[in-house]
Amino acid sequence: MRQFARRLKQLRVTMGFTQSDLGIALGNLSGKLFSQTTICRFEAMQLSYRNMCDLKEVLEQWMVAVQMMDDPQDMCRPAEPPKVEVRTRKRRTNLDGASRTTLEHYFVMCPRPSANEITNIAKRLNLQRDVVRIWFCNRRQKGRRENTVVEDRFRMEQMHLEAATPGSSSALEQNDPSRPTIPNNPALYVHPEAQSHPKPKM
DNA sequence: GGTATGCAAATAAGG
DNA sequence: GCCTTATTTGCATAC
Repeated sequence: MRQFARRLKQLRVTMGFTQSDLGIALGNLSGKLFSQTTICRFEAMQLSYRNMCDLKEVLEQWMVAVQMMDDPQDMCRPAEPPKVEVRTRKRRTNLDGASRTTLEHYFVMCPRPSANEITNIAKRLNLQRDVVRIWFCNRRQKGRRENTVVEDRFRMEQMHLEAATPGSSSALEQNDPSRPTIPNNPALYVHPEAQSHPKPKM
């Protein structure tokens, strides 16, 4: 795979393609467009092995095709007429700062809004309902990830303490106000700020 | 202008 | 239809 990535980059540069050009060329070739970022990560082998294997198939096609063309640059011009379904993945929504802040505020109040609440929030922010629903899913996922990191750190600290004071049960198990209190069920986790904010009107 | 990277939006799969 | 978890992918921006 390393060799393939190296060969790909070599051919790309030789043919005068930028990473963006190659992403577009793949779109024209296979109907699936890729960003400069993805090409960059492929060349740097910063993708999962499985992901690399999937992309390698399309890239192999490009390598064959580009060497047979009279004018390879044709491949990175928008297809005329454009291929049907050039982009199957939904364009990434760029939430503005205000929407993000408001969503964060709602999340603090209620990390699991009901279907109706999601619809209302979407209307209020003038966003697609699915964008809001996915935002909450991703936000909960982020929260769980962060909690895992905190829990791991806490567990490590506890192990160090226990190793340093043999025989005594961990001091942290006593009423230590500085001890983080993270419930096992992330859904029960309430952000400390939640107590100081009034619930936004739906 | 081209490339590298952090963060997070979107998707897939299984429940 | 919605959830979670894992993964893929791209926007924005730094280099």
